[in-house]
Amino acid sequence: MLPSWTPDLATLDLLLSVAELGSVGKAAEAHGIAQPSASAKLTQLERRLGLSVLVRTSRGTTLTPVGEAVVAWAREVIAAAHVLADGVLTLRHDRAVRLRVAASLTIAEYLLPEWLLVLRRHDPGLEVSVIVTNSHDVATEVRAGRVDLGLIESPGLPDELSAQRIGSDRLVLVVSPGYPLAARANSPLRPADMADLALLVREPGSGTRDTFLSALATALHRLDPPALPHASELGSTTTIIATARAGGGVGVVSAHAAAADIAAGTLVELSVSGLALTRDLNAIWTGSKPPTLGADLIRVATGSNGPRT
Amino acid sequence: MLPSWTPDLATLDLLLSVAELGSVGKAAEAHGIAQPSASAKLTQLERRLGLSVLVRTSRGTTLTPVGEAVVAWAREVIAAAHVLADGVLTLRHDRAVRLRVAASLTIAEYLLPEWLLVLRRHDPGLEVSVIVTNSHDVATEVRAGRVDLGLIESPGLPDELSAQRIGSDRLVLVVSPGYPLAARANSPLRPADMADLALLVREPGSGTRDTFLSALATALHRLDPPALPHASELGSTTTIIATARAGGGVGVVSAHAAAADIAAGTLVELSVSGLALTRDLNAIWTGSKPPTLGADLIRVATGSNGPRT
DNA sequence: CGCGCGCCATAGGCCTGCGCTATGGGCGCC
DNA sequence: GGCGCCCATAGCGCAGGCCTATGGCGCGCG
Repeated sequence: MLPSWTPDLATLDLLLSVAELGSVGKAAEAHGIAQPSASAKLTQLERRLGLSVLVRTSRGTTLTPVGEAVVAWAREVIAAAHVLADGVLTLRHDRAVRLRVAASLTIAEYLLPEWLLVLRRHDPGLEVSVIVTNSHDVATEVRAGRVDLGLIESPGLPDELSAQRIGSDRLVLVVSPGYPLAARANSPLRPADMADLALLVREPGSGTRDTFLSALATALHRLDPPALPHASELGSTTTIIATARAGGGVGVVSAHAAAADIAAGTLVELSVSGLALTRDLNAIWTGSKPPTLGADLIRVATGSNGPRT
Repeated sequence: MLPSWTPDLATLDLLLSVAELGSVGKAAEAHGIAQPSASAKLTQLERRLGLSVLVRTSRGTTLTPVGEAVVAWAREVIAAAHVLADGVLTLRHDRAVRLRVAASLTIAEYLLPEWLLVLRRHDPGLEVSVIVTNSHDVATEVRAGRVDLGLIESPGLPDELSAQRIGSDRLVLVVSPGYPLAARANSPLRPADMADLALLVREPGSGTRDTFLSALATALHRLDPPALPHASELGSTTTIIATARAGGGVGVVSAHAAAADIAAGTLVELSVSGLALTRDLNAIWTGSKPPTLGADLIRVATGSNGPRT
């Protein structure tokens, strides 16, 4: 899917260092490789891109105008890679951690990394470990004392645990722009229409699916959710989004998961009336007050950029 | 700078395909590699991350909760890589193009890619070539008929060319959060203070530098810009941002170039009063009306998400 | 109840490609 | 005019990638 001539992450990182340090040799040293290796990687980069990126003088190396544009785009790629690397670090359990958190999926993916970034700005040495499971297991981890703080997105709060609301999450129904329903995006769908849609939902047990089905049952004044004969059950949020983008049905996902595709225009949100698709996000802990670091995290989560609903 | 265990772009792309297709074999086929190769890459990915990402059943492969988070972050990395690859394509000159554009640096880096994305959504087969140079050379290219449309950010409009304003660009002064001046971010700097600052500016000839110096001369009621004894001249915008972030002075760059760092808190913008640091962006062309495709581009640029000023 | 199919992992061999050290050429500076 | 800095080229060794072939496992179907 990515073109075969796409440069390597290491090469892009090297290019950024060249742009910042003004010299191939310095950049090579910064990356712990020999100068000829760096030189070769950069010439290969230019060959593969088919662009002249660098101006090599005898006093150093600077960028061509084209090179500045390439560097600007490469910076975005490397920044995203840093977010990934940073997120992976918090998910590893082989470090000396001072704050242990268990979080449900949506929070861990889209909200928690930014909160931890803010937290670490005030306390750079802070090490945090994160366990990712469903909301029920998060409560179990908190009760067992294996984590200091839990972050859940389910509507019901577990007993015997203190809780504080830290934001909200909204489910959206999304289709590809070419999907028949996309045209009537302005006339809202009714809850009764759901049974006729080719819905794409998570498998049983997922918090996203439970929220959607219970909201549907409430709206239709029933105890049990209605049958959805045309619904498909898919194994992951990514699969749902990919299928919806390919025109395979109506995806039911968190607004955060679809935000990038909606902004890019590759997915369209359907408006729905009469369905309570917004649910609270809560922090939970044992005892009356959360541990100090947990309280800091709650403050960051509630105070700063809350989730867009 | 990036951790050595950071996965490869190709591996991340493969992981996304596994998440979407639900099978290692399918993903391998989609990427044109053999199934064992894909399997090996994925097991190596899990080893390097130190995380269990995939659940391999005899009926396919799905994601663990941790895997979903990793996939969400990987999607951002791959999306940024696609922006880079797409931008590189428009800068190559070896294709049959229907619209030739010359653009100055800031526009080509931060604005034009999004406009072209919108344009291609309506006309998927559209091929565009872009030449990146300074504003003066853009006008030369337009006059010589080597491009259909020029996009410039300099204040003065060239003679004998038609022009239309398509937005604005703002220069900002940025420092690292720990820099002494960052504390007094609320009391604006005066134009007369500039001579005392350790400014980081582009080399002579850059549009950014020219705009800044002429605005400074105007504010001080002089014909020539004042001497800046403590200013350093750096070769590229990336160098300026990196130096400012390291506390090496006051960077003078386009607001777009600093936006990511300001949002992340790694750079702080200084407020300045009495300096006209906002300049218009203009589209220029020969004749009275721009060519059809050029007019479409202008419409996209002015109509949709304009530059944040 | 056993056979078969789909899916994934392992094994082994080949080869590309990457990294290193050593060296040469170009340009500015003292 | 020589020296130092910076980048490119050359040549070599090794690791790691990809491939084909094969094995094991679980589920479904006859």
